[in-house]
Amino acid sequence: MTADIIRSLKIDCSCCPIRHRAVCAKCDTDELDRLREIKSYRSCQAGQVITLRGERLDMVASIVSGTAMLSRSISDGRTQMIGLLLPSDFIGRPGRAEAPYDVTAVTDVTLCCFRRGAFEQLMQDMPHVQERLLEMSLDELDAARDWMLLLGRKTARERIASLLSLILQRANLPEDLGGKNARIELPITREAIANYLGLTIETVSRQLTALRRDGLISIEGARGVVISDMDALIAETGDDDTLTA
Amino acid sequence: MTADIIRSLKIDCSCCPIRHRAVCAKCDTDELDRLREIKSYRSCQAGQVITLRGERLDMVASIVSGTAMLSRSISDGRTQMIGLLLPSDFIGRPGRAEAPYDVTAVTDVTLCCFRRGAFEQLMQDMPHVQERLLEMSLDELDAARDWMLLLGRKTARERIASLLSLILQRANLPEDLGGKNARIELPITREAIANYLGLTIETVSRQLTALRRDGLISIEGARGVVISDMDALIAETGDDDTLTA
DNA sequence: CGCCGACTTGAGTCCCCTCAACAAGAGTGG
DNA sequence: CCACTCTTGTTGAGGGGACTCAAGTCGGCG
Repeated sequence: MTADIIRSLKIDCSCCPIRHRAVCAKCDTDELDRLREIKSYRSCQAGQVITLRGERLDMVASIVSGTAMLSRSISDGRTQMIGLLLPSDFIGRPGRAEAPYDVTAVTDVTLCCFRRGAFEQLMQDMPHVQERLLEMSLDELDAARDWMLLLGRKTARERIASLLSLILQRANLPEDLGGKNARIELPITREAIANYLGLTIETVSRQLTALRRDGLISIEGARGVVISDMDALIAETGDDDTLTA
Repeated sequence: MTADIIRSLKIDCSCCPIRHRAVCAKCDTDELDRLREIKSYRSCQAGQVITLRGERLDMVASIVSGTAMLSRSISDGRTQMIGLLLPSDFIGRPGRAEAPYDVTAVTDVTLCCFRRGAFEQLMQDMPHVQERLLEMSLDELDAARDWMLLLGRKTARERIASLLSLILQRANLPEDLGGKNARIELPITREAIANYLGLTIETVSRQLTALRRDGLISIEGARGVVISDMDALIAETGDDDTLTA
């Protein structure tokens, strides 16, 4: 995100790309003005650590552009990704001074930051912010719980298939949802995929080639994946297809 | 929970056992009056299904007494428990007509139910309810994400150790937290434990006997567990002990 | 006593992990 | 341009941890 764009956002929230999905989605113009007074922008490079678990954190923030990942890890190096943060997603927790997870920028990231104290005060006065934050939290809770099923019970092949169809669902326009040959770009490295799915990079790699051998997908370079048989892929996710529609 | 107690709760929320922890925790007496108008009580027997994923759900509810479990499953029978609901925990989601998960009573359960439409209206008018629901949702989100680390990365032995120390933390008074020979009662069957930890009942059983052979715990009957070496057990959880304190 | 459900224990198998070598780019510097 | 390195990803061989299938134990209850 260029410095020019950020400069104009500082003055006016109305052209913000996440205006209608972020924590401020329900705010009217008066409320936006109050938010504007306490906001500031921050850029992070790909790979940079945004917060560390246990560290003091006096900000909360929305992701304006880029992708970040939430993770937890054990001292021996095992790491589990706990969530993927896309534009409009929220970082930090009102009412808590310590960061509960590690947050790392996957791509270059632009943040819209609020001082935590001021934001908490604002939430009291502006129910629209609290409402939206509740909605967003409940959505994340659902997503986390869906992921628990994957981590606890699915096979490696099912996990890969689930990830691919998840990315397709998010990234692709509804027009060709049923169409063949939808192409997606994996937003993250193999290592990040492995950490997301609770697998190793080798297993991820092997399962991707297995799906390719079986004719469900084809692979273009390291990151590109073409879904050649969408229905078969969904069948491989292991999900009860009566509800995923 | 006896019918007598429920009868008195219908009239007066102030003696409700979850008055200070449930979604109504922050309400003043006026607000409680409004809640009282739309509430009703419901009892479920142990083992009974409270909601089914995908089913229409026109209520939301707080657990007044008993234990219930949240789970998701795949058509071939694999099941993953997604959360344990204890008194004061909340069931259902404002703004959504379909139950997102299966909820099953583990013990006999008493629910304090609200019609969903009326509850949603109330939330608009009473920020205290919304505030509390947000806090509770964020706590559950943290718990779900902690569990993702366990499901994605921990060994069977670590999972069992984690569960035991979790139960001990919740159930036990802080007085003898460091003390030896704390006794806990497993609140659920081996099958439920397995579903919670993403394991099979056989593996759960084997790991429990392994911990017994190694002198960390001893087992009394099917449900009783005595922690003989608390520090060693915590060391086995795999958690980074610098933060769990 | 005999049955039933919950739990334990054993034997064998398989899936995924570990360790290791190899391939394909992308920079870097001469 | 090439040699070199570093990173990222693929592939193979082997081992181990958890699962599957099956039998056995224990306690409760009619």
